[in-house]
Amino acid sequence: MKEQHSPNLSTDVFSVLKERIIRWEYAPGHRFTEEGLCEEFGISRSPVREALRMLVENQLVEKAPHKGYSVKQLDMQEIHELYDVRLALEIFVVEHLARRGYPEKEWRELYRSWQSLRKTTPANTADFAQLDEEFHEQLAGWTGNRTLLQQIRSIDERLHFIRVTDITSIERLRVTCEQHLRILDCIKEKNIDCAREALQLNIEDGRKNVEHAIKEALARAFLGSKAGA
Amino acid sequence: MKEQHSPNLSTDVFSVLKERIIRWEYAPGHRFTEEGLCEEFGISRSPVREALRMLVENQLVEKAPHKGYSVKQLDMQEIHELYDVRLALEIFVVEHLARRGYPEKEWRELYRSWQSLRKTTPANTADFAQLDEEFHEQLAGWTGNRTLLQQIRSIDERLHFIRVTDITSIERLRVTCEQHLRILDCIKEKNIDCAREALQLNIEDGRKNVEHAIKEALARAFLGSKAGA
DNA sequence: TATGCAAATATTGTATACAATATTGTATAC
DNA sequence: GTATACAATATTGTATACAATATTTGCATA
Repeated sequence: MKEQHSPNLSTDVFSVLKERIIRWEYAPGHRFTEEGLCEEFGISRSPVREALRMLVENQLVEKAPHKGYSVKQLDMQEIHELYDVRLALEIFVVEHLARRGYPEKEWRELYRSWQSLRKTTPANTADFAQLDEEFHEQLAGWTGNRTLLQQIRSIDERLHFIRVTDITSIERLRVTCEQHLRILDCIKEKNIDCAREALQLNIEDGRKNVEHAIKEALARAFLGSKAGA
Repeated sequence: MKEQHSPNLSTDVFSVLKERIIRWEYAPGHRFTEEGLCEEFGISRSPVREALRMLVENQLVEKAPHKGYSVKQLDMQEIHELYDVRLALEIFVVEHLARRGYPEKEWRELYRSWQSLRKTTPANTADFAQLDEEFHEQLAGWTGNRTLLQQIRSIDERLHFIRVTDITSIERLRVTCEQHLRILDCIKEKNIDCAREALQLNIEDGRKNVEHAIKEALARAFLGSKAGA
């Protein structure tokens, strides 16, 4: 079941656990013990500890001293905080791009990326979410600011395990594509204000959508815990 | 020589090494080995490894597989990238604060913080740099967005080991204070555009100053390496 | 002298054992 | 019945040993 074996066990365990958390196989609040994971994976504590450490860094897992690790609880305020930071960073991105403008050739590449998004079948919501993410990251990439891109990636990472639960209607998919196109157009036209507003609209729509998805997820989790108890 | 003993050795080693790097006791490019540090501190590899891991996370140290660790080289582009990110985040901060406005009472607290900055003696440039940092972080804190504050802190952290070398003239100190006051005034008056511009001016001035300091530091380091070789 | 191969060495990852510390459970006293 | 003290247990941090892998060194050969 191991995908391409990585050079070390820590990253393997990390990936597996992260995947499980993102896929909600472990619900928020689910608890780990180092030894438990050792037994499950049949390895020693060293790599397990490091994997857990990485998960804590990625803010997916919390650690309570002498009480173990647990999958971080979803927190509405934190979601909003993340969206605010994302907004701040991406506004900078589109303003930067719109101010500089882009040579036709590079712009086409961005445009092509947008087209692949549009062609996504609405059935595959996970793919759509990923392509959406890629669009925004590509946008950030064009600034040439690797630090900025890294920051946006880490934000996306933390939002990701929510977004897979995002219920993407056909309508929402269409709207998102239009919004992306509008952003590109504004950049092309070097209209900074429009670019910012277009992005803002896109992000805020995403925020609302996620907010809705979260509430449903929490409701499901609540029902799940009821059923379990 | 140990300050308040922390619960674990890893963080002790981390703090000590970080301090040394920040104080330029280890020049950029300086190399570590795990075992070397083990001997120096008289401890085993486990805590040393973890300390180095933390340093790598904080981007102060680089790790080359099977070649050891080294203090990260200063990179002008990276500095600019960090300043751009900082700008993006802090623009959001002041716009947010200016939009919301602040009750007289809370504003006074911010103002008091500014006053303590103004009272700094120019002799103590390190103190000044720290108070400057605190001002900006307090500003971010007022938004109530902990994630945002965290991000700004981590940026400051990475810029910090440059700023201690920052040659702060009396004039620059005075100007900085005025700029801070202007930011506060704009927020108070709920003038969003002015607040943004005031902040922008302040950040860009800082950037220029650091840019200058870096060039000197690099020149010194170059001369140092010449002398050493 | 340059180049390729093999041995030696160093770095890194992992396993395991032990010690320290915090939490939990239990018994006893009030 | 509650509270406190103490023992039992679990978690965590650290030390050490070993294995795997990459790099460097040394040597032989062209």
